[in-house]
Amino acid sequence: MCCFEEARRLSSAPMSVRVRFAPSPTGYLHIGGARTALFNWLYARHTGGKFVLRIEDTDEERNTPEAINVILEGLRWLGLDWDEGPAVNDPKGESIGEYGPYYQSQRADTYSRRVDELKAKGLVYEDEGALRFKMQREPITIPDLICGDVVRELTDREEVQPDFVIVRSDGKPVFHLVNVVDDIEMRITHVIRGEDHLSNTSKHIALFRAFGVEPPKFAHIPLILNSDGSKMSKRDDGASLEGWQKAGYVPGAVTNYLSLLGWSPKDDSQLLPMKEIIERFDLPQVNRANARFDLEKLQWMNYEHLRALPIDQYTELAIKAGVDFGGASAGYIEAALATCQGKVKQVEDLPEFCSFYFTDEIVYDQAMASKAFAPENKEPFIQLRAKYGDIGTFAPETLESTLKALADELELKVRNLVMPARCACTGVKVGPSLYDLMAVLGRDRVLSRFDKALAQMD
RNA sequence: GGCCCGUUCGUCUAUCGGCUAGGACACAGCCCUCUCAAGGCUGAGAGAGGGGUUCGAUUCCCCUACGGGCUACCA
Repeated sequence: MCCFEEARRLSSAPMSVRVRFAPSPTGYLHIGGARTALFNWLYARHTGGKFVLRIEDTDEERNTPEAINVILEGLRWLGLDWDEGPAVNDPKGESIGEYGPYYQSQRADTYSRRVDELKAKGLVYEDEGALRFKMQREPITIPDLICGDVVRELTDREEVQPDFVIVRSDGKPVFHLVNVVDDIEMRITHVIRGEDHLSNTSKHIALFRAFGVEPPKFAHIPLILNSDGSKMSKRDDGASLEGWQKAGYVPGAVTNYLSLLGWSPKDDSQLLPMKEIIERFDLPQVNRANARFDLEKLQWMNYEHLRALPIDQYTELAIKAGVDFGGASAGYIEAALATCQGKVKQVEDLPEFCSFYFTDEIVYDQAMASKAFAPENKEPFIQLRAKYGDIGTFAPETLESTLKALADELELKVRNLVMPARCACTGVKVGPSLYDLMAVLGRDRVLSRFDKALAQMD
């Protein structure tokens, strides 16, 4: 009741904000696009406004149900739910909201009606079969919530021909026209988009005015670049959201990371739950400089979110990552995974990391085994086995105190008992805490693995 | 070429003219420790360059350089 309402009260937004994300179904969701969607969504949620999803599927070749699904599923995965927009990945299908259809391929009538309107006003003329809009010759000031007032002078080409095409000679309306028309029809109040659209905004403002409509507020956000500063394109690492979905990243980590690219909570906060980002997000805190994509920081952030995940969600990720549970019980699986959760940086590494829990075919790492199973470790290890056969409860604390007491008694370093035990149980050097892992495995498995290892030590 | 935006540690960023320039990732060292992590401590590391304005500029203005965007009957 404090922060959220305070934030809303202080927000620069007027009542009933309506923002939109308008991607084109190219077959993948670009990370920059995902961030644009996120900022729009955050602004809507922060102000209590509406987030509209509009699909700009004017390129019929690429307009496939699969390509549309990539966008819808990507947004759903990120948790960016839309208040209005498509309900299904079929342009002719159902939609949510009263300003649909939300697929541009279904809005041809609207566009031609709007073109007629401009014609009636005498603001359009034909040129080689195409229709040109009579653009004003004076510079246009673009009031931008992030960049300030930007005065767009005419370029040298525009000095020669300032009028731009709004309908191609094949009858198709161009991006600038449909974009403005849809924003008018859908009552968009704030256009939050990439800075790559800033220069062309003068065209859009002129169009809004031509329709007799007050232009929406504009907020052009900085672009996301590759780590070397070059423009991020389709094939670059991390450019496609799908890659992260498949790699088992935590959606909350991705949105957390993305939110910090170009926006800052202005204090030293790094790890933020979505609820808090919504409360604190606002346009004035967005910076103007482009940001480079830093995979290492994303990975760190993902790890931080990963280890904080409730165990049931963690288990789901483990399943998706392809962990073979070998028919283990749910309780055993959760207990096993809980010991791995704080250790594994990436879900992709989990199947290998936890495999010893779910098979008795332990493959010893040779380097590890030659040290751990050294002849001088055999006698102590036999004694450890005996102790573990006798102790009452097979719990981490007992296992630890028993092992340490024995090491003390034999005047050995703890590692001289730990190493053979770890190698016997897991076969490898790295893994969960030895005592935790033995407790999960249980006495029977541990003792039989000890015996197998002892057989190797002759 | 023209137009527009930008420029603080390698990266993301904090600084509403007073800075011994703070934090995070990554990196290095130490501590802790059953491995790996985590955690703690420490270290190295920055306001593109040049002019102004000012008692004082990272912060304001101009120029240059560099980066990015736009300049289509692409979106």
